[in-house]
Amino acid sequence: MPHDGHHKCMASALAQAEQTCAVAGLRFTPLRRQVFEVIWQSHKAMTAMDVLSALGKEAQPPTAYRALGFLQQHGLVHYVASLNAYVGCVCPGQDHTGQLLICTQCRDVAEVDVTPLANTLSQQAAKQGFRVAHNHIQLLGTCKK
Amino acid sequence: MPHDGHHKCMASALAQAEQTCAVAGLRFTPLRRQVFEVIWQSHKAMTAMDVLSALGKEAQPPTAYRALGFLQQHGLVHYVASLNAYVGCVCPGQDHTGQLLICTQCRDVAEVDVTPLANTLSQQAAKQGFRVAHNHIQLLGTCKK
DNA sequence: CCCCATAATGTTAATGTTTAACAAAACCAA
DNA sequence: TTGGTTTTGTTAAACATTAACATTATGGGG
Repeated sequence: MPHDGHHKCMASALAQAEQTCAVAGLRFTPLRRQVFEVIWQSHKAMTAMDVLSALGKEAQPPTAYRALGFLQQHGLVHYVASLNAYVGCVCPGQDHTGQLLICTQCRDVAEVDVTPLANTLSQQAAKQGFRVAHNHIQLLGTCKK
Repeated sequence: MPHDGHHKCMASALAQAEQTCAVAGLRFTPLRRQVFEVIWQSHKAMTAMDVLSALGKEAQPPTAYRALGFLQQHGLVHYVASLNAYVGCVCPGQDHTGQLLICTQCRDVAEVDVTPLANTLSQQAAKQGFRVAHNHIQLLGTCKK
């Protein structure tokens, strides 16, 4: 369910995506844009199949998977492994990977800033000779509703 | 690859599992025990299919899935969503859910204690009306090797 | 000890998800 | 334009998970 300011968030995300692609010389094609919009319109985690059916029943799986792969690869959407689904709207700008609150009831996704904690984690991991490339900090629970 | 003291860890885990099941009135059947051992012997994340083939080629998928479901449900193994795999050997006793270091190269799994951080996270989430039921803190990266 | 209700496992097959492979179309640079 | 590259369409395979039901084991009450 879109939050307050969702439209702005969405528009901002689109602008951000276009910007990112332009800078990196990537092609933000109509299809990719469409998938991007589908993801961001819904404020929830969407599986590849959700996206696929949102594209209409004439679309085939690779269409969804490829677009999602592209978007994920360039940080335009995030993959939520525990739900096997994708989310947008972590409000663009910085890397929010994994700093998500996921409602197991309604699949709504919120966010929380845990950047300092992530650093602490990396340090602790480093003590054990572990080099962190990516952190999945995902809290599962229930939202207000 | 088993770490130092792996056998002790393994034995301890088995004892712990038996204890847990006994207390809760659950049946730690031969099959479940076998799957449990398979998981804990390998010090790596194992998919359901890995487990299945470790059971021998006469075994069928439901056998693996059911046993894994049981073990996971009672906290005897942990499910690592980002790898779609299961791990044991986070050394029994307390709940270690999600406090894992996962090597994307060799699928080895280590652990780190982040209990205090988890509390901080829950508090921050609570500010947004979010009630944390489960946290997935999983760091992906590379281990010493 | 036997019988019954329940739980666990075996077995077969369907379903669902993801990827491979290749053809067709769009794009961009020279 | 032309040729090489990237993207998309399409088909089908590969892989992963679950459903459904038969069979077997288990443990408690008679």
